[in-house]
Amino acid sequence: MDNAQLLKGILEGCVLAVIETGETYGYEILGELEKAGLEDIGEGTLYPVLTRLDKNKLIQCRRAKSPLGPIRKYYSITKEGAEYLGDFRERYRRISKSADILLYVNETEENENANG
Amino acid sequence: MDNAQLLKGILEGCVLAVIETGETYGYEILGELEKAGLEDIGEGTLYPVLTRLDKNKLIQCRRAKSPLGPIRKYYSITKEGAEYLGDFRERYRRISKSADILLYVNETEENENANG
DNA sequence: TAAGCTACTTGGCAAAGTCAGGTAGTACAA
DNA sequence: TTGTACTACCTGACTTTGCCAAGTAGCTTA
Repeated sequence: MDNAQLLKGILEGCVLAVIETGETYGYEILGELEKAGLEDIGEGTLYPVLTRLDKNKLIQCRRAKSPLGPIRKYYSITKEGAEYLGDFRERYRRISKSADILLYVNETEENENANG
Repeated sequence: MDNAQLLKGILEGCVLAVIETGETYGYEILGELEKAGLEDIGEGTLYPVLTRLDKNKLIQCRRAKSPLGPIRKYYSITKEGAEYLGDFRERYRRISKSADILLYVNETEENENANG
């Protein structure tokens, strides 16, 4: 099954939410997404998201050495980013509420009809 | 704000779920989506979804006259469509669960930190 | 004849995730 | 010094899907 389409738009908000909890870098964000259950996000998916968020000034970047490998790019959320994330949460809440109605309410009705 | 990306993938499942509740046609589906809170779905968005679902054999089509206007295309869900919808519901549940963790759990933590 | 509603169609566009492959720094073993 | 493996980031071409604008067409009413 292909989750690419379902993920669209959602990923951006999730990444922003991770960064909101504290300065972090790409490779670490991948781990956070994985912990939350988004296990198949590749680097080629995440890094363009970070680049885009940075370009849109929703996050800002600072380079620093890693003790383990090449330079890390540490990102933190900007004021604009925090505002955007607030809007995003609301938009997501609305859409997922609608989706819940359409996907699950009718599902329940069917089960009730089948059982009664 | 532009919800186009957030809607991607979700819309398909919602439309399929509406059709699952009983044979219906495009114009009527638009009304159902609206009732559930998806108010800005245009015809140019919905009809291609129906065409695609039909082409993929997840729904099937029957033409019949309308008492009010031109011919309607009535759609009903196929066995494959019902199975697909089951898978879809599960995939959606997983992703929205992950999104809830990332978007709202951290949000709560922040509020607690701010308040305590 | 015109307006307005119902009802479906289509082409071109833009946004965003995916995949494959690449670049580079550090560490450790053969 | 060579090779492997892990960390860490980047990129271009591709695909899917929703959006917009415009069009076709039947029916009703004025």
